[in-house]
Amino acid sequence: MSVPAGQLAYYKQVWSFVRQVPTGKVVTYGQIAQSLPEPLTLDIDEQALPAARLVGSAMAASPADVPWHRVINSQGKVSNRPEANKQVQLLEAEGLSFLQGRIDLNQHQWHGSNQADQPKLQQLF
DNA sequence: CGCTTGACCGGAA
DNA sequence: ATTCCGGCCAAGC
Repeated sequence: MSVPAGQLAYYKQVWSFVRQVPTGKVVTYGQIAQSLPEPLTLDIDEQALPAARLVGSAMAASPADVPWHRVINSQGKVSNRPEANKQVQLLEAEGLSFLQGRIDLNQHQWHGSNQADQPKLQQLF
């Protein structure tokens, strides 16, 4: 009881987060990992960086109702995978602009209800 | 049960 | 800018 398989619970959190991402916005694996409440088995304090890999694994098993294409890496580019090309097309279809093969995270990265994740950038001019 | 890979991240050379 | 390394967890063979 309590704390089932574990990873499955974490996966659900990831999917839930991705499902909240609106059209035309993107999120990074690290962002998700850091935005999630608690990685269960992970006793880390504030280091959710390695958890980003779990997010990738979770996305690998993400159901069809999850906009997986809105999840990109911290580099602002789509992950290296056969479907990456398709992901770019989907993002472009949502109105996203690719600059030199990468997206401007500062402008397109979606910030959930978690404002603690907001970048320190304030000068959009 | 043990080793290898993986839709990652950050830092250093 | 690119390339290499270490780190953490889970799934596959």
